[in-house]
Amino acid sequence: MGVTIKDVAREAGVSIATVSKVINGSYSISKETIARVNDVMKKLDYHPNTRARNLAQKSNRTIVFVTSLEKNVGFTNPHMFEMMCGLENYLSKKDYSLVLRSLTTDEAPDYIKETFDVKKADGFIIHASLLSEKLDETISKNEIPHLVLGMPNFESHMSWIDVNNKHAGEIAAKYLLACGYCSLAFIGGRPEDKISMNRLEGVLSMLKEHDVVQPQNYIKYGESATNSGFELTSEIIELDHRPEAIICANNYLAYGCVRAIKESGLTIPKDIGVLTFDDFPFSKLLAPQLSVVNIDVYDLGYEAGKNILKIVRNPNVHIQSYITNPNIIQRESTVNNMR
Amino acid sequence: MGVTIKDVAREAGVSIATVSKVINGSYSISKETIARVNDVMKKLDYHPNTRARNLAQKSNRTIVFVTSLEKNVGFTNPHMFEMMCGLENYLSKKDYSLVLRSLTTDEAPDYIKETFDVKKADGFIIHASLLSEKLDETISKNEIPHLVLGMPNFESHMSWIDVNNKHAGEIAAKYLLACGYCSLAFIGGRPEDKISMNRLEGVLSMLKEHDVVQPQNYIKYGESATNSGFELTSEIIELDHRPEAIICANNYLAYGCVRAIKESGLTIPKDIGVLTFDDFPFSKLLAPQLSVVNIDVYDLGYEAGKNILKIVRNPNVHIQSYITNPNIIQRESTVNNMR
DNA sequence: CTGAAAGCGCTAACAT
DNA sequence: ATGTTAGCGCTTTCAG
Repeated sequence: MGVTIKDVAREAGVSIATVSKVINGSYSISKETIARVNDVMKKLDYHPNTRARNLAQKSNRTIVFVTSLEKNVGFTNPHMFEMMCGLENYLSKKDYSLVLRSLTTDEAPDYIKETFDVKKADGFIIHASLLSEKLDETISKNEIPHLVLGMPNFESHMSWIDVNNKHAGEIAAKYLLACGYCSLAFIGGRPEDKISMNRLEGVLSMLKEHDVVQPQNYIKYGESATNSGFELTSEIIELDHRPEAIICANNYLAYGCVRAIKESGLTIPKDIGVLTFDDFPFSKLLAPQLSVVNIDVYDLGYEAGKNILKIVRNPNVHIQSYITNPNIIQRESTVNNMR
Repeated sequence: MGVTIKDVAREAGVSIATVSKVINGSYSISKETIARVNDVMKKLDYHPNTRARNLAQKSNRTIVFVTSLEKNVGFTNPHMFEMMCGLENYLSKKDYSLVLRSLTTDEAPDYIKETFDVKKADGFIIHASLLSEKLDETISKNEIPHLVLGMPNFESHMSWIDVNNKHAGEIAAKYLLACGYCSLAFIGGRPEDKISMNRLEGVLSMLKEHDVVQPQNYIKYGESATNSGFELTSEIIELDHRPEAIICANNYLAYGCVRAIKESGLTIPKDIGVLTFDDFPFSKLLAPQLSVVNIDVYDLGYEAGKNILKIVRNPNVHIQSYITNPNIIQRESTVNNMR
């Protein structure tokens, strides 16, 4: 069973080296030979054995995406899968395989080193949730081709790409100001929540740029949860001078925010505008439908694919950069009051 | 660079066959030799080359999950990723790699055949969305180890496992009857929507079992979309004798259903109960929080892992079966009126 | 433009 | 219990 390169060579009356060359598109083979060998390959239904090629070529054109896949992550973190899809799309286009592996933060360093040592993969895309200083050390010491999806929150020489959340925050504030909302509140997660904080940072920087002074009590921190969004929003709308719009650091907060406003009797978007980040499909199901600053995480995954292949080809490449095209999706929770 | 089995053999003063045997846990090696070889392997930081092993063993312990990964699928189909996670969990436990590959229905047959022919993978998990008669033919003719996730909707000898939606429908009706809701309506997707229809089938069969007669106008078909859910529900609650509870074939319908009921002035769950299928995290964000018949799709993926490995080991095994553990999650949209 | 031959690193009969 | 050796199927110098 199994027709091999030898069979093809014999049948075509050439050496296996020649067959190999036509398979791999060498220029040094005559057109006639190429045609003949191709015919024979088709006739014999020959398919080069990937396992043998991998051994000979010292590569298996495989990237593994390591992340943490607890139960329900499909529901709680759709963005991760969206990135994964972008990644898959690019890699398969380049004839690379994407393998998916779930790991805990503790397991990550040893698993990655081992997997690389045994030559199961050419490189790794590492989800930021798996980061640790130990991992950083392991990766660096062993010169493992890698790319982190998300910026490390510690000094690191790992390669990474990430969404520019600060920029997204700027976009949010800029858009709201352009709509005519002159004062903006922000409700965010805990101060340790980097994404939330970066978005806030962007908002504040844009506000400053437009010379709007920001009262301290227009900024609230809580949990990334609906009830927290409800409470923080309640505090804000009870203020003497309440803001004209509220920016929510994420969707969970936003759902609570909307509920609080509705229950208070105020109307969205006339009395108060609401803007959040990341477009969940459910944003469209809410009443009112939420306007959002959308971030193309599929594209982030796609870029990750491009970059990891660069790194695999040239281990000296070092990448640390923000990649984003945030765009505003205006729906019902904001209006342009200026026209 | 790269320490090989030869280096280990030389250093340990044995043959490479012996080293190979200790790597693969052969019983016929003395304890002393095993210990010595292990020491040397550690000392030399030796790691067996997977690519060489794959070639020699004629296997690369790899399963590929083929499905369709258009943009936004992370948001629109979290269930698929949940299955994928279960699958990954089982496969990695058995030291198999899971590769992810996006395909269109048209591409599937050739890609799968080619991938199998070139020996990139040992088997395939195929998402039902990729099914076609041509695929069926390709798979069968070439005896490709496979397992479809979802029942084919045509006569097929492929292996598959699926959620038992009829059973889920039975559970739904049984639960509602037990709560004291004596008459049940059902709003579903189009008649072509097999999932919806199977759930309805289960509902009806359970109703019959309890000798409750089901008026035709208690059953409505529409689109799997909120506005459709809204309309169908409106029709139902305007009926002279409206049902005591409504079963929605899926969450999209359910959101519209809830809105229609609320706008009509009726209260959930007192005036009318609402039950749907599949627990989306957003079911908890709605007011009222939705009671659901939950289906463990993670587990379905896990079972798929078990079964594809059986099939890979023994190509003669043929599997066509329903796998489910639906369970009720009671929240606010239903009450037990019986106690 | 083509071929001979030496790997790639490991496994698995078959001997001993 | 251990070693010899023939593969596994392809790539890649190096000659010619």
